[in-house]
Amino acid sequence: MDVKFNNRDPVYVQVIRHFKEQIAKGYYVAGQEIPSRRELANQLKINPNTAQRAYKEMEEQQLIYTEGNLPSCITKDEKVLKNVREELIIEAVDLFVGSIQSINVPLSEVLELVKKTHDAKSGETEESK
Amino acid sequence: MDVKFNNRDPVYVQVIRHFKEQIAKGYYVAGQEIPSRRELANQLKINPNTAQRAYKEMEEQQLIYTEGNLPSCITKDEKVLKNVREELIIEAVDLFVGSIQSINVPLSEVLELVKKTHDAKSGETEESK
DNA sequence: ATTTGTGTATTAAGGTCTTAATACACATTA
DNA sequence: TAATGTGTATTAAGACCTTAATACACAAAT
Repeated sequence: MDVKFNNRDPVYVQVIRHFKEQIAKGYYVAGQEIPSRRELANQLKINPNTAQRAYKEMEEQQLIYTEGNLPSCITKDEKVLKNVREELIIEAVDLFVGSIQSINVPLSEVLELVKKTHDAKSGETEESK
Repeated sequence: MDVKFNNRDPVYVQVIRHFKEQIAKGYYVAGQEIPSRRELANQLKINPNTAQRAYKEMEEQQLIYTEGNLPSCITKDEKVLKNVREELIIEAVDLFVGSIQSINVPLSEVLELVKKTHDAKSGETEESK
């Protein structure tokens, strides 16, 4: 468990995104326990309060749930879980298309670059095996 | 001149991005005058200090220049201007590819969605003519 | 000369984000 | 019973962003 933080977005937002990515990849399944606030804070080297803030919002988004003072768990609502992946994809596509169109670049002109970049980055991750 | 602001990024950052998009689209050319700090603030309904902050950073990035107390102008360095467009494109592509890969979605699986979204959004802008 | 419009600078206040230091209730474990 | 680990909550401080209210030097226009 390690997360690469950027300096633009609030840490608690990036933590939420991290969990969404894990869910989208199937690394977290329905009902699975997640680290405690304090443990997550240790792992990511952030403040426990920031971890708590992320968890609190994930709870409001129905992504996780907490019963009493047991460790929080990933939601058992499969519909919600499936939605996470789809929303991340739609978000990425919308952002990309919006960026390209805001500078009047024809899609056909960048598709090749997308493929090239994708292959190059895939190469990177393969090499680290 | 109108800019759609989001609530995530600092306003001065979004202002800089707006100018970069205008340059990338060729709406601003080398040496062209840009609105004064106060005028821009009026147009975008932001604080003059925020406009000043954006201009100050664009100056540090060599995007604009100011002589004495004349209105600031777009840089005459064509190399810088050309770079703006390329960097915006690379940034958009990298962000998109990174997002897709962080959730293990094969590129082939989203290319169709990209095209569909692109066409749909083009339709929107066409209709507003 | 006065007014207006540049760029530039300073100070103050309020909001958000983050860290920090605690505190409490509850359940499990030693 | 005492210690530990949960979730939850409060208060305080500092950093950054934004707005606000001014102020000053300079140049052009009236």
